[in-house]
Amino acid sequence: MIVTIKDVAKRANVAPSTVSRVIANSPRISEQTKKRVREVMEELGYHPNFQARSLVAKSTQTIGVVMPNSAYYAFQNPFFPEVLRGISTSAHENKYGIYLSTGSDENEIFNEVVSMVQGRRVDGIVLLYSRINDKTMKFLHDSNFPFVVVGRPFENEERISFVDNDNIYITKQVTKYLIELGHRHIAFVGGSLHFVVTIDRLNGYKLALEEADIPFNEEYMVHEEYIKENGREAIRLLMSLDSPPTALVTQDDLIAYEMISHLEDMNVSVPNDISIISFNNLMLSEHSKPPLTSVDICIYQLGLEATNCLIEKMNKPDSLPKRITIPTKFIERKSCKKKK
Amino acid sequence: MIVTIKDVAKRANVAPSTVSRVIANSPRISEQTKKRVREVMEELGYHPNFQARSLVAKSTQTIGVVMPNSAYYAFQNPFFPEVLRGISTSAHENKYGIYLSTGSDENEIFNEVVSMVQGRRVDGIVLLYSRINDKTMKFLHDSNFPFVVVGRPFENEERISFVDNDNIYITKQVTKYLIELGHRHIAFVGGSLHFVVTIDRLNGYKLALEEADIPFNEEYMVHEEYIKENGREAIRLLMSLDSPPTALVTQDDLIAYEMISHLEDMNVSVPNDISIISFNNLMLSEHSKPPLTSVDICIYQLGLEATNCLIEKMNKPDSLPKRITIPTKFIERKSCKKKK
DNA sequence: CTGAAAGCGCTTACAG
DNA sequence: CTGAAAGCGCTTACAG
Repeated sequence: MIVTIKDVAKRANVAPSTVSRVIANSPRISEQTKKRVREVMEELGYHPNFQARSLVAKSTQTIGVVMPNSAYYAFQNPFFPEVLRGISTSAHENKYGIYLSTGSDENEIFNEVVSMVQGRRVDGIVLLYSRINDKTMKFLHDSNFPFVVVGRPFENEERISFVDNDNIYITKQVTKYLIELGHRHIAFVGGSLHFVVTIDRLNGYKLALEEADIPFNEEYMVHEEYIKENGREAIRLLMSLDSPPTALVTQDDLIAYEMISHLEDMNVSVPNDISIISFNNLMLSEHSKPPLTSVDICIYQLGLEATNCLIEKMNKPDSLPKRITIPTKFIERKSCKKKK
Repeated sequence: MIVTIKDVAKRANVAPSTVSRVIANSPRISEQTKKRVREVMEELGYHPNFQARSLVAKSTQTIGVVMPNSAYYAFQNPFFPEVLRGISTSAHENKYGIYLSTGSDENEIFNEVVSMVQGRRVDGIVLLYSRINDKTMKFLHDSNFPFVVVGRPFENEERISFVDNDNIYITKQVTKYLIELGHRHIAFVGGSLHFVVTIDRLNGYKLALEEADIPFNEEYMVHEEYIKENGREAIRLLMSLDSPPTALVTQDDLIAYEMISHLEDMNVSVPNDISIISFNNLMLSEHSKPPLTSVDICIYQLGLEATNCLIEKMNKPDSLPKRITIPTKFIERKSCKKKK
């Protein structure tokens, strides 16, 4: 029922190897033969079997995309569809397919990646997160498999290709912006410290405080885990400190929305009573009330460049690791105000 | 460098076929042999080659997910990450992988699907849209390949498995709700008439008007294409009609946000001057100003059930086509008001 | 309970 | 310019 290369060969009166060469458009086959074979392929509706071709060619023309904590949770965060847009564009342009991980915890993801790599299911991998002491990244690095990280690797930074924003710098700038508006009580909200992105942003935040001679206050750090558990309580506690913050640096717009909504319930107005600045510049940030001041980290570009870089690496396995920094844009809207 | 079944066989002093049987956990192999072979597999870090296995087993354990108009655009609409969440969950539970389409126009998608099917790259397909006269769906149907549609097929409805909401009914209800609030000038905004979902919703809308003896007014139909081109102008035109609408049924929350934002610029207040009701109940609908009255169409469920259904179909190719209707929830918030 | 052999559908030296 | 043969890494009748 399925037509194979042999069927085409028989019908066109050539050997299977000739058909194969026509598919590959080998210059060693005469135009006449090519034409005839192509006509037969068309006539029979022939399409090369992907598995057979991959098996012998040792290439799948497929990129594996690995998300943290399963697609299930990941897709709740608009970051991931947006990087995927970038990845998809580059993959499509370069005629690669996309294979998506679905593992739902660290171990599952690790096992998935191992079998993708060892089982040669994909030619390369885009890792969409960077976690501290991540065995998946370590495995990829140790097995010398082509991969690119979106985010800064925690270890072996100079030996791994990655695409990232300069999170330390931009968070420093953003915190400085708040300081220049007169704020001295600035909290840092959200982000799990297991991820390098949080560590970097926290460091940028600290650097700005340091430069302004503002002491770092442990109470001003609200952890992701706590927010997830009870966001309302987290912000209530923060606001009931002896000297509550007058400004917030939040890890992403999603958390910012949540905070704004809880603050409203507490009759704390943004930006009149408290300023908020965040990251990612999601589509809705423009339409929210108040419109969010946010850093556009160019998520689409992160995905696009990561994939371009990966494809380059797959073509030249011996090329040196590459670090690509995607510039960001500070989008000033209405969620920050001079301190009264 | 890559360890194959032969390496394991040699090291374990058995035949490759025995190793293969151990992988498949065949009951015909002694526990003792299994143990030994498994130890060797562990020791050598053996993982079966995916392509080789698929080639002979004629199964890839992979589901193809086909989006309309490329992942590039699709991921701008929160609908798609959310269905993907559902798909991913079911796929993962059933140990299937996900292969994502990336084609950027109708023809590319069609060719992609043909080569997925003929090239046996996937075992089944979830089609994430239903368009009128769609050659991709026709091809899938004609080739008798396992597939499930999210949405109602335009043709061959009783011969194709699909998962959908009852769009006619719910849109009728929603329109009735507006009518009961006293509105008689109700516009229908957005949605391309090439998609069956729009046709169904439009019909539901018309049914409600009919029942209330309100004539259908062509001027009250604002097409998707026009909104995309110039949303501001579209709503301006609508509001400058002799009798402008006092209520809007919009195709999805995204369009509703856009409309609200333009209306605001025109000093038209929602819901005081105009009521808006929409579909999808995106995460942000709750936090928008005003909070949107919307129909929760349970996008996640659509993806989950579609995939479950597909997997069932792949296991029993001769099972009858199935139609699954996902119930919806009407979420009343603050974007609708009694007509003054 | 295990092995030798054939074969899945391709590609690619090798030969002519 | 084209073909016959070997082989990619598996699985699965068939035989014992």
